[in-house]
Amino acid sequence: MTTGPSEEPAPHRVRRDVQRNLDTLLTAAADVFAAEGVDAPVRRITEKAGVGSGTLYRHFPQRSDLIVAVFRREIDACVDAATALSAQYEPLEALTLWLGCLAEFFATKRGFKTALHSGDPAYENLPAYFMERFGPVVEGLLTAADASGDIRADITPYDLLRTMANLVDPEDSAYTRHMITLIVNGLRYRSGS
Amino acid sequence: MTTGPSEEPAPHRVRRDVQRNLDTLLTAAADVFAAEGVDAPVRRITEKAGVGSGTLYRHFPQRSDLIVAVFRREIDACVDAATALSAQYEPLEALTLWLGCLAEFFATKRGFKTALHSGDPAYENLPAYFMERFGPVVEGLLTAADASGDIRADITPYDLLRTMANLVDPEDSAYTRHMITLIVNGLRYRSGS
Amino acid sequence: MTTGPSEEPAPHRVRRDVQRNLDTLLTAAADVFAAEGVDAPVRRITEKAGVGSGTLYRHFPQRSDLIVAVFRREIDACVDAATALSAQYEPLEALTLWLGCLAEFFATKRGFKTALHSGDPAYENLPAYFMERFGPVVEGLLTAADASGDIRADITPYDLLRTMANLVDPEDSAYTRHMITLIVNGLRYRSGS
Amino acid sequence: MTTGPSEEPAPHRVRRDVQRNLDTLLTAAADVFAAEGVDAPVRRITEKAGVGSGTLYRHFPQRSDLIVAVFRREIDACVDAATALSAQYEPLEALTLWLGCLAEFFATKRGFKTALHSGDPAYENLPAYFMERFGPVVEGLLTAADASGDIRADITPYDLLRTMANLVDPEDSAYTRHMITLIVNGLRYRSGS
DNA sequence: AATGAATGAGCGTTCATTCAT
DNA sequence: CATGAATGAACGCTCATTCAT
Repeated sequence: MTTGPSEEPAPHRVRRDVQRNLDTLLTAAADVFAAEGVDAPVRRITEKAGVGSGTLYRHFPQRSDLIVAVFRREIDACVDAATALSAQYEPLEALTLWLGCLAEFFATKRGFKTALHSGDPAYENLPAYFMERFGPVVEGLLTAADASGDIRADITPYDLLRTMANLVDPEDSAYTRHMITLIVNGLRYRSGS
Repeated sequence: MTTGPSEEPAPHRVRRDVQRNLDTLLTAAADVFAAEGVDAPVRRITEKAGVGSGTLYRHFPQRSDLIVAVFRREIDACVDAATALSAQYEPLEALTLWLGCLAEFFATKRGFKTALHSGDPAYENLPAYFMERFGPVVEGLLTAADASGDIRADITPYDLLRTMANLVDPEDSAYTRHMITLIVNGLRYRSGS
Repeated sequence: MTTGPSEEPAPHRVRRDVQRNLDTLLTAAADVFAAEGVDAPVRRITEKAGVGSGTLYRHFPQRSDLIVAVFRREIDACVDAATALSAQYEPLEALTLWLGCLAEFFATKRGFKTALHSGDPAYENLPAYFMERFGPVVEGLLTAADASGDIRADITPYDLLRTMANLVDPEDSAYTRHMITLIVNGLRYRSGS
Repeated sequence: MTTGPSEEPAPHRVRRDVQRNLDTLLTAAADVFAAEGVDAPVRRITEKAGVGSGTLYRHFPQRSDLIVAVFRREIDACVDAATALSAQYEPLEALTLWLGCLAEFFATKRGFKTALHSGDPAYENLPAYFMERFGPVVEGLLTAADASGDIRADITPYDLLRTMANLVDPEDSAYTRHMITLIVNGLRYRSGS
């Protein structure tokens, strides 16, 4: 029996099964939140994730911790998508497609705006995180499309984000897509003036 | 069994009492729903109305019955407001003011859209009622404003209603008013082209 | 159909079934507290009483409310017993028998002293109630026995109550009875000095 | 398979580590039990001991095993104290001081009496151990004090132990001390009769 | 027809205990 | 052997709904 360094357990590395559980939980929670809202019973989430309720509470002692984690995860995913889209598509196409991602984000976050306005201090960092992450992304996409001459980027990232938040109809993605087209066209038409 | 007037009140008198209870309940429910959402405890409503919970369940055997009744009542009130506004104001002004009423309706009916899409058969008639009642109103207001030359009514009532439903921000009435102005202006500008 | 005053329901009189439920609950709670202590599961009490848990919470919103009610009820019963014993027995006999009642009270109130010292404001009136009710009873019994020449009452009610509280062995009533005899004898012996 | 000293630690070394863990756990458990009672969460103990919960359950498969171990350990400590006190003090002083130790034992073992009478078979050997260990100690202290002429030892060890168990007030050590003095004086006064 | 007491399912949460690492 | 993540039964409590009065 030889004892090499590889046999020593790395105590501070996150155990792989733990990380898997965490991922499963976040995915399940995101699904349940999208389907039933953030007030859905905890049991629904744990059942979907196939874990005991204690596991959820170990990772997210407060319900708001879970909600925040889900939101951040989806915000991050949406941000990452922008990079991928920018690499694959022309600037205007990338912008349009990414607005579709953003619409998806809003459509599945029925409780997002309510949570933000709940006054619960657990959510107080969320709006800032939202703008910190999405602001530069929108800025980048607009600037790129402007540089390519496709649009005139005369809208602030903040205004574009807010407009998107308010036009999305979670029950009618066709409508939402139509509205996105309208907005992009609005930016494009102005580019010729 | 002798029946004297004092012992057996006239039937229409009884019905008036019942009607008063019903009104009180609907008003109380509307207030509570606006303040706490449609998931508020029943007890809150009965307390506000000053009746026992049995009375509520006599009139509305299912919770959804109460919710539907409140929604219909407020839809009706909103419809009635249109008539009053049309009588008092110029067509364009009437349209603008009425869109304000409609925004108020959406803002205080946080659970309305959720109820519509819940899939619960209890709510299946609600969308139809919504369009039956609001469709002609919007049609009338648009037509009148078009006839007066103030706008070109090139939007369907359905699209205008849906747009209103999606743009309302219950937490920010200033934003909502701003958006209403934008829409009306959009219709107006086109009228000159 | 004649309507006399006897047919009018008395709205402010406690309904009989309600009172019965309350009694059942208090009795069940007293039994459970005696057997398992005041930290016993609520369910145990409601099962024993044959009522739903909501009924318990309606009458005793806080657990401490139930505990206090049980204690007061048993204090009252113990106080009432003194009157009955004084009427039936000679003073010294009445005193001895009543100390037996008191011992029973302490024996079945395992959580009593703990509750008193818990610092929970819900219990802050309990010690005062205890002394208010028991103080005069002990005083009366001692005075009567002193007046009859059976004992010399040279112990304060407070001291006698405290001694009783501390000598009771809930698991061994024979021992407790023996100790009561010792105390009474102690008072008696002195009466001859 | 080669066995070098560095790869296979000497067995008694391992056992020393284990023993240290066991001591740490017992000490932590005793502290927690004294502060929060024997129903305190296991987690509190493992945190205080700085070990994982698995370690606790390896040594004490049942919760009652831990409780019993703590009780036995403290009984043993109390027994050992008697030896030390007898060596240092005159018999009567030693007895009085040791009764103080015993009172301390009862005061910090709030769950002890409950455990003894719980009917749980896990605790069935505890009363016997209690008497086996404490009986001779009390016997010895009483005999020594009797031999020195300080008291007349006309109380059985059993009765003295039971009296101590019942008079201790964990919330009022002054009262407890007072009662100990009374008892010892009681034994002393009789010595002159 | 009105009242409000009672029911009991269902939720959030804790924590003793097990078991993969 | 030690760790601490995971389990899941059990509890306190709420509240929609029913039903005796």
